[in-house]
Amino acid sequence: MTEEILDKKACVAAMLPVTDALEVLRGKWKLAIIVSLLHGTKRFGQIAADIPKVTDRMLSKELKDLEMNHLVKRTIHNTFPVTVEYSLTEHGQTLRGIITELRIWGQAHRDHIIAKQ
Amino acid sequence: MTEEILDKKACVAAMLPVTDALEVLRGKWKLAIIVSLLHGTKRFGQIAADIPKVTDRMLSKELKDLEMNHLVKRTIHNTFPVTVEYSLTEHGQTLRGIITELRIWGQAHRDHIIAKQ
DNA sequence: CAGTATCCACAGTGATACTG
DNA sequence: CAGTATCACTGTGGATACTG
Repeated sequence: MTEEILDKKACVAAMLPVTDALEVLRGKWKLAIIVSLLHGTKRFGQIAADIPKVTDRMLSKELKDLEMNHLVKRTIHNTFPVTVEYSLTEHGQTLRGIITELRIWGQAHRDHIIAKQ
Repeated sequence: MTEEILDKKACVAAMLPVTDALEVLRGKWKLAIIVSLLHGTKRFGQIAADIPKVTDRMLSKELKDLEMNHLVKRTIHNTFPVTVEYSLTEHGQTLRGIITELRIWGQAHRDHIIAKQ
């Protein structure tokens, strides 16, 4: 087997889980929702209040996606009117490290780009 | 100032650099290109060979984006026909940690999701 | 070899109005 | 309160053909 093929295989194999991770976090509001929920359990309206400009439709959709990926837990309370609580699952909490890394790198990148101008 | 407002401000401030980071990595092929270049300096065609199904148009576009963000360096050689080399800048190399984190988390996520089924 | 030009399809998002 | 329904728009990405 030639070296290029090995390289290609290694490249593809290395990408798969990275792509998986990005797929899950994809969507304009997903990270914002997770960051909001890192501060604790919240209701639909409270998350909306945390995130400027998100619409009900998008918040609802993104929360559903996150729930499907077992990152967010949805709890319905039989009050009237109905209240719904959202919280991060244990698995969702494991994103904290990545978010911290992204924040540090993003800040460094911003500094870097500004310095070049 | 009420606690909710503080929470909201903290949430927004915490999100900004995270969003910046994701913005830079956004695009279907950007991570794949970076992973490819983590293996060393490559020519246009070599990157294309590393990444199955990417088209010339998209590869060209994504490389331009990465170059604008100072993550990739483009070097033209006056051979005939012309050859072009791409490599990660020092700044681009700093993504290695994030990519590793994403890979680890992505693998864990895949295991987690499979376990739930 | 390393791209560019053109056209097109569709996923993602926004705006607005409505509901149990 | 916590959503859903509908419509409209826009950008991203694919296919194909062409070029210095």
